[in-house]
Amino acid sequence: MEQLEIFKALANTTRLNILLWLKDPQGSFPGQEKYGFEHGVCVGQIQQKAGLTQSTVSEYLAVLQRAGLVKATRVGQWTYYQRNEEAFAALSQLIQQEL
Amino acid sequence: MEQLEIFKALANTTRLNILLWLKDPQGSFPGQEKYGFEHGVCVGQIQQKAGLTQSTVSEYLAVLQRAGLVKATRVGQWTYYQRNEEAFAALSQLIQQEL
DNA sequence: TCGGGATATCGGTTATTTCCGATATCCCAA
DNA sequence: TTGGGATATCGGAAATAACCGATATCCCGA
Repeated sequence: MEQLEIFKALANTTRLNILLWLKDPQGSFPGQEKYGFEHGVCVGQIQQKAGLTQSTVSEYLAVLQRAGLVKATRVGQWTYYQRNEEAFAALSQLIQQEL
Repeated sequence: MEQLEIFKALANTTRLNILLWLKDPQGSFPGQEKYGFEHGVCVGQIQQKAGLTQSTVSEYLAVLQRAGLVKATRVGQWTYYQRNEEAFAALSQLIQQEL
């Protein structure tokens, strides 16, 4: 969890939005109903909401994952993404203590 | 204090370092002794430590200031910069509550 | 085992960021 | 009032990021 990498990941409107949407999956992704929410939300749903191409959203999710801000779970042909709340808590701590 | 602007400001190694250095001005800027520390550290000291040109460092400090992370005080021909601790506290809060 | 759906990766174009040198401004002291 | 020191701003070259379309991979069901 490299701190520069985290801030770079957060320095983009779409990626920030994705993180906010994932905070309330049920509210933000009604289309996800049929897949369930237990592992998060799958890429297609996020792509649709972001209004960007599949490749871009996939890359953005990879950036967020490399920063440790989200976790991915592969189930069959779907990859579900969810927030990694520990990372946010750690970041909050880091800012008020070390930064 | 726009949150995207803050993360962009933090997404650069030199700017992160400047913030860390300003956390301990006495320890980080022995050359500042003769000017005193009450208003912060002046640009020349920061530039010297960063090892970048004067224009670049000046611009970086402006970025940090626009993000609200540092405060500037002009005294004579010097501009002193210091951290805005309220901004860090607010950012820490924002991350654990809204983000 | 083949076809199609979901996601990842690759290569490219354009926008943005990084960092520089040159120059402008602003302030003090002589 | 002018010269020089400190900082800010401007214009540009190079590196990086933001996206895209095309293609590859991976998985499932027929």
